[in-house]
Amino acid sequence: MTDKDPTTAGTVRLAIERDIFNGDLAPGDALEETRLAARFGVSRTPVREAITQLVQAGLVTKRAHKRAVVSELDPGTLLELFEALSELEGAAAFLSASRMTPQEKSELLSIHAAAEENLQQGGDPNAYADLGFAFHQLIVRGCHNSVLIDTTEWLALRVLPYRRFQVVAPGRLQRNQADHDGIISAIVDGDAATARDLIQRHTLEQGDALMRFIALNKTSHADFHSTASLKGNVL
Amino acid sequence: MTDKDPTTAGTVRLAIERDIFNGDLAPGDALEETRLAARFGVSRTPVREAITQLVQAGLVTKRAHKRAVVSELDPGTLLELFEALSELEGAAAFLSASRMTPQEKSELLSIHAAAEENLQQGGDPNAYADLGFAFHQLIVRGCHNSVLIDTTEWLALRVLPYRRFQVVAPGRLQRNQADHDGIISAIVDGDAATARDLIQRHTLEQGDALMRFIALNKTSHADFHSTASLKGNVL
DNA sequence: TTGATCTGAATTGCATACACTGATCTGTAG
DNA sequence: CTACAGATCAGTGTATGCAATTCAGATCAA
Repeated sequence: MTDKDPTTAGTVRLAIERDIFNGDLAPGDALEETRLAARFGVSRTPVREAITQLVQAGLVTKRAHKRAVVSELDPGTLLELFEALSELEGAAAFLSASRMTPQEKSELLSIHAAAEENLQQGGDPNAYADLGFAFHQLIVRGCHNSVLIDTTEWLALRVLPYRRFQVVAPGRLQRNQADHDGIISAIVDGDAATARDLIQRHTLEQGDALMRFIALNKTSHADFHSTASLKGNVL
Repeated sequence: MTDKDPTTAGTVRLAIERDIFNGDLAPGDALEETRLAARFGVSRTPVREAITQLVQAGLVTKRAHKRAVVSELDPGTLLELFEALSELEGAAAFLSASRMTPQEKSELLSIHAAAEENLQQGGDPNAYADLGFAFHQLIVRGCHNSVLIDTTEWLALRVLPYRRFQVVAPGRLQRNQADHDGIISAIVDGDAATARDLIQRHTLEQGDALMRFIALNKTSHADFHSTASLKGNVL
């Protein structure tokens, strides 16, 4: 998926993706072909192609003759997404427990240690979130099944636009770290069944927390939208 | 995924999909934009868009400035695909055991019965295969999680071009039917764990059988390619 | 014969132009 | 003042033309 694509359409696609993940384009924002084309200094053709790709990737939604918008996930869909994601990550963890190389395991351990240190020293929560993301990614990739990896990351991608909503509820990070602790032990021990069970629960909880937060902070959600729309005008 | 898309690109996309599933376009065949455009009586633009969609769907592979070809799955990837698919179908079955409505369950039972009858009376193997496909699809959709459903069917789609390789090994259909028998009982009984385990094993075995067949019949595989290429000229 | 290299034809990638759809605005009738 | 109809306009969908790149075949050397 992360292909070196020398074609203009590919470049535009990556640029739009970045805008979405950065928050410059928020869920619900419109993608106008003409403006995007002007912004990137290209014609509409590659922009349309990029949008088509993003639609299939699930990041953008579009219907005939209606403008494309960054996919909005209602709480129900978000829950479904995490339910599916938990199953996939669980499956990956199950396989990873027996397939990860020693190098991969040590890498996992070192990331976990870095997260621990960040937590103890009250470091940047954003950095901690990034480490958590890397943690999950390493476990998923450890299964050495590229189809499973791609599919899992494909789903995980769709949650990314909402990660900025992640809030540091009291004690949440500690609990997250404890979860990771258990998961990593199970994997290192080669206890596949436990690894699956733990990460599945863990991911489901993450989804639940995110969903509740979004549901509770609808106002802040709207705020976010409006500010993002203002930014969107710069497009 | 099965969207009513009044736009030309969508129509073309469906047409190409059909060609792929019918075997008119075999894995490895090239998709030339000009010829496809002429064939469908449209310009290259919607054809290009359709191809882009198919690329993201995984049915077609393409690199910059190189012509698009129907995705070829080597045995290794095919195995990975079925491994991932077995996990997803297992997850769906697990959920379906508790979520399927009585109507859905009865529909499942009637399809299973039809397959049984086909088998007993030595009916059309193709019809039996279709019933088997419907069986799996009903179970997947019974989980009532559209993300999980879409993801599972997205993977299942990529196997479809290879279904024509499915061969009736001696006793294979009976065993398939027996598997389905066990799965359906578990689901109807609400035994989620068993349902997951059974369908997972079942799907893995299916994949294994298909993979071995393809690996063993490489010559026939090549034959298939060449004949398909001849057909492809009609494009 | 084999191999590499060059050349032209074919095909893809992008830009531009046109056609059509959906939405807003305006003006008039009730 | 409201409701409805038509017009106007912004924006998407498609067609066509041009530039860049790849592929096939021919030519030539070893």
